Amino acid sequence: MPRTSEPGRSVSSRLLDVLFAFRAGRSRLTLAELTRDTGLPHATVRRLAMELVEAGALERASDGSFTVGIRLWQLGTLALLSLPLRTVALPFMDDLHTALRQHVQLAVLEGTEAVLVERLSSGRAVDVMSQPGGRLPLHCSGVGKVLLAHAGSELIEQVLAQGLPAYTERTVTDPVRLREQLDECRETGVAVVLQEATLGADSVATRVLDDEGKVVAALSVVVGAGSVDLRTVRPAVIASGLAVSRRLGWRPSARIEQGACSGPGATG
Amino acid sequence: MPRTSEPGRSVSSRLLDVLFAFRAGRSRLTLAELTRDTGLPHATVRRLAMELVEAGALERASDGSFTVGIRLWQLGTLALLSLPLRTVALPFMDDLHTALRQHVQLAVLEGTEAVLVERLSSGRAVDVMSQPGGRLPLHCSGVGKVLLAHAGSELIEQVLAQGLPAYTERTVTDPVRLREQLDECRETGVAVVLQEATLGADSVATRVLDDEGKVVAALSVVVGAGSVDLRTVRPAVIASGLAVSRRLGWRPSARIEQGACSGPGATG
DNA sequence: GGTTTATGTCCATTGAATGGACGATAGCCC
DNA sequence: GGGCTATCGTCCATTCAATGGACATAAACC
Repeated sequence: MPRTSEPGRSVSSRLLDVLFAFRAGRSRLTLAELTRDTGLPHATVRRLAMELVEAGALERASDGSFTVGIRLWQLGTLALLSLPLRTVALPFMDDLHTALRQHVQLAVLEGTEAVLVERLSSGRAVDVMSQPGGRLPLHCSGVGKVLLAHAGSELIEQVLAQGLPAYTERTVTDPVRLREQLDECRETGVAVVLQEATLGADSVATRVLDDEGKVVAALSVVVGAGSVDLRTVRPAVIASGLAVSRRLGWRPSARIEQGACSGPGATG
Repeated sequence: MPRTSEPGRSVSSRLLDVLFAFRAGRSRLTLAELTRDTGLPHATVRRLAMELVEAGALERASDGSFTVGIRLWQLGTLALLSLPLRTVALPFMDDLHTALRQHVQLAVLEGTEAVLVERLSSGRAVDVMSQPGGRLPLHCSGVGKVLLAHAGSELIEQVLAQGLPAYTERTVTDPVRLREQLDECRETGVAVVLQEATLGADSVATRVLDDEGKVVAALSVVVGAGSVDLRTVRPAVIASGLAVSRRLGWRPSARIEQGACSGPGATG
């Protein structure tokens, strides 16, 4: 007699569970791994995975392992097309990159993490900390702190409740200090982070606002720790952030929206 | 009494129909548009779309329209990570770009089209014909002809059966001539296309082979029509294609696989 | 050769998906 | 205002497709 596991779950949610089992570092999964990760019976996982393969959402290698399919990647690129933010920000990021010769990053809020939407690198053979599509913690990255500071108290509490893992010995793990920093960031619109996410990397981040004064993204410059006087970076980042915001329709006279979680990214 | 429309379709396939209704040029859809595009009852489409939104695969704007979500884009980026091809090819593409100062493109086969995986542009303000994630026709683009020529007769017949739409007045629409060109391409490994896909753009493309001698991608250089002597481009493209292939484990002694459709991309 | 693990297939059971019907709202034209 | 149409949202009785335990196979391991 089948039909045992918890009911109330829709087929769609199960299918999406299989799909989203793929993540950074786990981009190639066997059937057994998928079964473990989703917690679903292996017969179910197999059927769903095969349907995803048939549709081109997943691909199956000759060794039986599954990967995300090119077709799904294609579909994903549409997300950026319908994100005017990136198109608008790119030229300004380019200018900032030309002026400073440092990493320039653009990130948006997604659940309880920051997602790197675009990145311009300085040298050719620089350390690749994170690639577009990569995720950064909200509590200890430049872009993360900016996004968290303006995301509303609900998300802040959620992140604090999840705990503040120390990525380096310099990560701020004290909730009280983090709150202070977020308050300050909300005042100034800027977050300066010193080797909190990665040893040897400092970052200066600022908010990007849309025409409604909502924080839709964070723009940051990442430099080698101590290699550059951050006082020279800060004004440039602020000015570029304002330029992008202006181009998105924001005007200095407009109120900057605090409170409510911004955008559809704050679903999770 | 519900339950009317054609049975035999799985929920998953319907869900994926909704998902893949989003495509280039139709990246922002209303519920009514989704309903029309999928041909499903609107109650069904709505339920599926809302579940996709809940999972973060889609996002819903305040005006009610749906777009592909950042989360799905993130998932898509994993496809490139598990595609060693791109990582391997990039430095060689970079070299080719440095040497020629022209557009350099890398594409793979996906169904009956070529998908642009990576693109390096020459000038800054060049015409943006196609972006990564974009699709190119198999019968009249450089990368397309290369991929088609090596994809096996089954796909060739399918493409010919679909008809050969003229993208420009110079598009080869005669099946006989196209077959000749594909034969020649299979001989030489190179396809030269003169303003067939876009007026004013010529391209020289070559195949990229893996360790099994399978054609896994096509590499091309696109130049303004008549702006460059293609005889100077051709050897460079060939050499770079061979370099990438070599790096993928291919050796000149190896047989080049013809026949069978390459890779999992040839599902559709 | 016995045990474990990964993968693949079958099929009786049943609960989740279905979609027609109805309602609400907005835009449009006469 | 009134009629017409399009879009979006919700409800719920019906039923068919999803389910997953059971079994089979193959490979890896000790």
